[in-house]
Amino acid sequence: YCVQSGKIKVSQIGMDGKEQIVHMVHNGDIMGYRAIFGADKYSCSAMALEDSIICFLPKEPFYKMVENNSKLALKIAHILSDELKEAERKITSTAQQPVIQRLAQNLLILQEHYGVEADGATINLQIKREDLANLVGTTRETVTRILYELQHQAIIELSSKKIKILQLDKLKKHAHKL
Amino acid sequence: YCVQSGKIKVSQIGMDGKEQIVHMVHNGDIMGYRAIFGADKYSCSAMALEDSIICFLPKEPFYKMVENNSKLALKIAHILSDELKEAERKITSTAQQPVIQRLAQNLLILQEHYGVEADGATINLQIKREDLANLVGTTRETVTRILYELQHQAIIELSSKKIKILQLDKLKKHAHKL
DNA sequence: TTATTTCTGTGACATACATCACATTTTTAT
DNA sequence: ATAAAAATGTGATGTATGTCACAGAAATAA
Repeated sequence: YCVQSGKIKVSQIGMDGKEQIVHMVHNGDIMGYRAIFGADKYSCSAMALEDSIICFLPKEPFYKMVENNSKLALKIAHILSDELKEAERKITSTAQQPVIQRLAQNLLILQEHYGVEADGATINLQIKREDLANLVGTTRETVTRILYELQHQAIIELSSKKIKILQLDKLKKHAHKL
Repeated sequence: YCVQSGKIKVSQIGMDGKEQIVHMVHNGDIMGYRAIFGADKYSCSAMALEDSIICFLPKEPFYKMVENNSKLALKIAHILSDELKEAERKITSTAQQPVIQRLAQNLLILQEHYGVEADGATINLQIKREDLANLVGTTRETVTRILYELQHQAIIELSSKKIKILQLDKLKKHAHKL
């Protein structure tokens, strides 16, 4: 699949039925190629966070195409490498860092990934607390509390499902990226 | 790099200096290709857990080779896909499951990966508690305690750095794989 | 062997975070 | 506009697991 427009979450369901978002996709990204190249069946579910336009490439012709075009194959390897790097970073941070740090990091990633609105500070994405929790690897309640804590420190401003970053530097400090 | 023999841990260092093992490598596996295909510099460190024989392929000729051989490129994509799948599974379990479950899962993985000794039950790997902790994403002390708990339940048997699996089914139950 | 370093076991303790439960608000449907 | 459903906020509480500190064992060096 290849995403024309919109925002999509790719998630796995843990054994206890809890969702874990492993990847966020948007314009120009491609997804689903793992299932094509991977050995055994790989199940992730993808769900649009907002109306999106996706175009679908059937497996066989795509595979053939890659087979006959080593440049394209290299490109795929390249993308997979980058995603793997991201995934490994996520393993490390999930295992080692407290929620506030991970949340701050994810807010920065979302901002970078999806950009900001006209005001130059509001992250261009509507996301539910629960999805944010599943992305960060925590619970809805904890996200709520930490988000309010950050708002209280005047680092962000919340308005329903939008998040505005007031002090990027302080947010980066929380993410330990400064 | 391509591993002839031995066992190698691939790890990242978290911001607090703590190690996280993201991948375990052994005979026949290849490693380091991420650095070749990935965009920006990717730093992981690799360390042998026992004496190992590694063979090195210089970047340029390897890249050239892949460029001219789409079968090979596909193979690489294949391997990367599998590793990505593993990594994403690890994100989910790290985020959601308690240590005992993750530890049990990792013991099963190590057993499958490295095989068993002549007795058909002892995992063919010497690993320090600390490395096990860094693999599972917990602390040395917690690993010690849980390992002893499993031994107390007669599920495993410990002898210095070796682990013998006495009751595979019960271990799988702990890993929620049964 | 003895000395030194690296691992490991174990208790006491602190705490970040999950869980539960319910009130309130926001969104969606009718 | 009204009702129903979904999402959110908030307090109280429990617990898994991290942290610290030190003793004992094992491995390594001399």
